[in-house]
Amino acid sequence: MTDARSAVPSAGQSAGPAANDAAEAKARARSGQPARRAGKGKRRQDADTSRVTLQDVADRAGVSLTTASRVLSNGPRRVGRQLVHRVNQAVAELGYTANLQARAVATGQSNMVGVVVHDISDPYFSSIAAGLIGVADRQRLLACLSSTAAGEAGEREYVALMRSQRARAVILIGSRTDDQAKLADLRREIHAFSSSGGRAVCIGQDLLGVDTILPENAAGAEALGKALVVQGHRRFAVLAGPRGLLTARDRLTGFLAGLAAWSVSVDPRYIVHGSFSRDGGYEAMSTVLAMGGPRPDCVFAATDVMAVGALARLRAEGISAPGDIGLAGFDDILTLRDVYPPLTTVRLPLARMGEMAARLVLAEASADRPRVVPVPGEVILRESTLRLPPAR
Amino acid sequence: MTDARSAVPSAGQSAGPAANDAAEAKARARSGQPARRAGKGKRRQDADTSRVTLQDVADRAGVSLTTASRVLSNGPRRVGRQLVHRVNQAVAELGYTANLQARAVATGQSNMVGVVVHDISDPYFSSIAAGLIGVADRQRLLACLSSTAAGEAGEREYVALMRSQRARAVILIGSRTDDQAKLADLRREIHAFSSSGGRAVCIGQDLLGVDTILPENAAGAEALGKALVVQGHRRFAVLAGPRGLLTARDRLTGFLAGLAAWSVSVDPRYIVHGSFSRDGGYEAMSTVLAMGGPRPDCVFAATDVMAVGALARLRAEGISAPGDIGLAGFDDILTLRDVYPPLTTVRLPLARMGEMAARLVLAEASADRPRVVPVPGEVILRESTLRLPPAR
DNA sequence: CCGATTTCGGAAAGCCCTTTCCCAGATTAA
DNA sequence: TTAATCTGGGAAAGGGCTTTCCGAAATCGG
Repeated sequence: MTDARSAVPSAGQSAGPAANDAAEAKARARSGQPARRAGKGKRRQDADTSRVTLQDVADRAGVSLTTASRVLSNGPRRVGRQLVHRVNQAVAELGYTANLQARAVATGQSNMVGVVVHDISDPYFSSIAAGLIGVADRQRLLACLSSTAAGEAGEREYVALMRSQRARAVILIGSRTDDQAKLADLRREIHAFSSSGGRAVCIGQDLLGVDTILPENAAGAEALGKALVVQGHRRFAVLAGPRGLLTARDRLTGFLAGLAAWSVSVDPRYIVHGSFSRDGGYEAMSTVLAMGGPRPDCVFAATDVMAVGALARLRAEGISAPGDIGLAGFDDILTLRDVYPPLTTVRLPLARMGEMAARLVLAEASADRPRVVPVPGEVILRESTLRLPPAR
Repeated sequence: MTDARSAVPSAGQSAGPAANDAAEAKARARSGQPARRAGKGKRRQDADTSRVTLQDVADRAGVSLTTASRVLSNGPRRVGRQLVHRVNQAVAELGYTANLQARAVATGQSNMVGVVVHDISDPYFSSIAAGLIGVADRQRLLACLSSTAAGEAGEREYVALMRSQRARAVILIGSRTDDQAKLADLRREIHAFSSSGGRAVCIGQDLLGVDTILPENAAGAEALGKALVVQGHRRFAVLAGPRGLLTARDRLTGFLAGLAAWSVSVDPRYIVHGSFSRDGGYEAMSTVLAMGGPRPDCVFAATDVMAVGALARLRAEGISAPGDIGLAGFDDILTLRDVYPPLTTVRLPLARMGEMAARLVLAEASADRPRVVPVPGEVILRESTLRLPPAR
C-alpha cells in the first residue's frame, strides 16, 4: 500500500488555519488509520463528512481521547504544555467545536433554561424576557422560550418538555388562574421536574410552591386607588381584565380596597371584564360608555395596554382625557410612555424582575421553603388623571 | 439473603399510578438485581436517586432495553401488544420521560432552533419572535433566544454556540451593518454551522448567503415618500436611524428616491441620525428643531418607535402634529397603533415574517442557491401626516 | 541514592439512548 | 410437509463525550 498521504493532493498547502475545509482536514487526520466508521451502513447525511469529533482531534494531535477531552473541558486535571498546544492546534485546524449535547449526557448537567410566557409580543412579557435573556446570555445559559397563547395547558406541557431536555431550570412567567385542577396538574409536573434535579422559578402569584418573584399587584392597585381619590376622583369604572385571571383579580380587589380606604365604592356594573389587550380595553370601555348611568370621572384599566385601547375608544367618542374623564393603567410599559395623555399607572420594574428570576435560577435552591421575593409597584401620577381646575 | 422486596415497606400500597414517588419506585424496580451503578463512587447528586432511565423502565417491565426503546421512540419496528402495555405501565409508574439530549446524541438530530434578535423588548423584534415561536411550538421545535444588544459580536458567538449545540437551525433577525469585517466573520461562522448540517435563515438584508426573508425597506420607504409628496408635503426632515445600519440606510435612500420621483429633495442637514429607539427619535427631533432654517412640514422617522419619540419632542415644544408638522414612521407596530395622532407608516407583516422564517427552517434547504423571499411593505396613511385645509 | 510523592498520559467504564444484526417461533405458500 | 416468509425479542455496537483508575515518569526530601 502506498503512503495514504499521497492520495491527498497538496496536503498542508491550504491557507489560513481555520480556513481549512473541515471535511478535507478530517480525511487527512484519519489517513492511514483503520477506518473507524467503515462498513456498509450509509452515512446519515452527506454533511456528516464534516462532523468533527473529539476523537478526530485526538487523532490529529496524536494524543488520546482522554487528553483531548481534558484540554477542552476545563476540569481540575492539568495537561502538559506540549500536548495542550498540539490539541488546540488540531482543534483550530479541524474547526472542532464540542458537542454540548453529548457533554450534557456525560455530565448530567445542562445549561438550558426554559421560559414560558403567555405572549412574547405583549410588551409586559417581552420586557421581562429582555431582562431575563440579558442575564442568561451573560451567564452562558441557553434561554428557550415558549408561548402558551396558542395552545392551552401549554405551561404544563412545556415543563414536561424541559424535564425531557433535562433543563437546568424552568421559569414560568405570568398570572395564575383560578382553575384549581389545572393548577394541580402544573404543580405535579413542576414537582416531577424539580425532583429530577431542575430548578423552577415563577414570576407571578406564589401558588406553585417554587421560588417566586411576586409583583405586588394588590398593594400597587390599592395605592393607585387611594392616590386617585386624593386627586379628587369619585365615580370610578374598572376595566378589569379577564375573569379568573388572578393578576386581574388582585389588581381589582386592591384597587377597590384603596378606594374603600377613602370610603369610595364602585357600582359593580361599572366593573367590566375584558382581555389584557388593546381590544379588550377598547371593548370594555365601550361597555362602560354604553351604560346608562352618569359617566364615571375616572377609569382604571388593569393594564396599560388596555388603557390604550380604552383611550382609543374615548377618542372615537370624542371624549377627552383627562378633560372629560380620567384614565389610569398599570405596568408602566416603556413603549407606551409617550401616548398622549401620559398615563397615570403603577410601575413594575419588569426588566429587573426578569433579571431577578434569572439570578434565582443560578442561586442554589433554598433548603427549607421556596424563596418569595415581593416586588412593589410604584404609583406614577401623570396627566391622564389630572383633575383640571373647573373652567372659570 | 432475604427477599430484597421485604426491605421496602408497604411496596405497592401507594395511591395513584403516576403519584408514586419516583425514587421509591426505582428502588423497587431494581430490587433483587445486581446493582448496576454500585461501587464506591458517590452519586452525582442526591436528586440523582430519582433520575429514571430507560433501563429502569425496561427492568421494571421485564423487557430488554431495546424493546423499551422501540415502544417509546415511534420507529418503524412494531412491538407486541403485551409488551407495549407493560412498558407503558412501567413508564407511568416510574414517571419516566425520555432524555432528549441522549436521544439527540444517538440519532444525531436535534430539534433546537436558535433565534438571534437585537433586543426582544423592542416591539419590532418581539412581534417577529411571536410569529416564529408560535410556529416553532406547534412544530415541536425548541426556540432558543439570544439578545445581541448586550454584547457585541453576539451574533457570531451565538451561531457558534448553536453549532456546539448541534442545533437544527439558526435564525438571525435584524439589520446587517456596513461593517465588512464583522460580516465576513459572521458568514464564516454560518458556513461552519451549515456545513455541520444546520439550516440558517435570516430576516433582513440578503447578505449572509442563506435563505432570507427580505423586508423591502427601500421600496416601502420610496412608496411612502411618494405618498407624502402627493399629500402635499414638500420640506422634509428624516430621522434616519443609526449610521451604518443597513435597514436605516435602505429606508433613507428609498425615501429620498421616492421624493426625487416628484423632484423633491431634502436638505442634507435635515437628515439626522439616531438610534432606533424612542430616545433616538426624541433626540434626532431635537436636533432638527434646533436647526435654524425654516421648519420642515413633514418628518419621516425610520421606525415607529422613533416616531413616537419625535412626537414626544414635538409635544414638549408645543408643536402639534399634524397641524404644525406631519410625522410618519415605519413598521406599523401594533402597540403603537393607538398613539395620537395615528401614525402614517409602512406596514410590515412582522408576525408573518417570523412564521415564514420558521417554515423556511422546516423546509429542505434549496439545492442550488439560497431562497430569498421579499416581503413588501404597505403604506398606511393616517392622521399624523394629514394636510389640513388652510383655515378659512 | 532511594523510597515517597507528585505529575500526567491513556485505557476503559460510564452517561442514556438508538439501531443494526441475529435468531427463534409463527405464518404462509406450494 | 417443506421451504419461504414474516414477526417480534434481545444482545451488542454504536453516538460523542466525561471521569475513574492505573501506571509510568518525573520530582522531591533526606
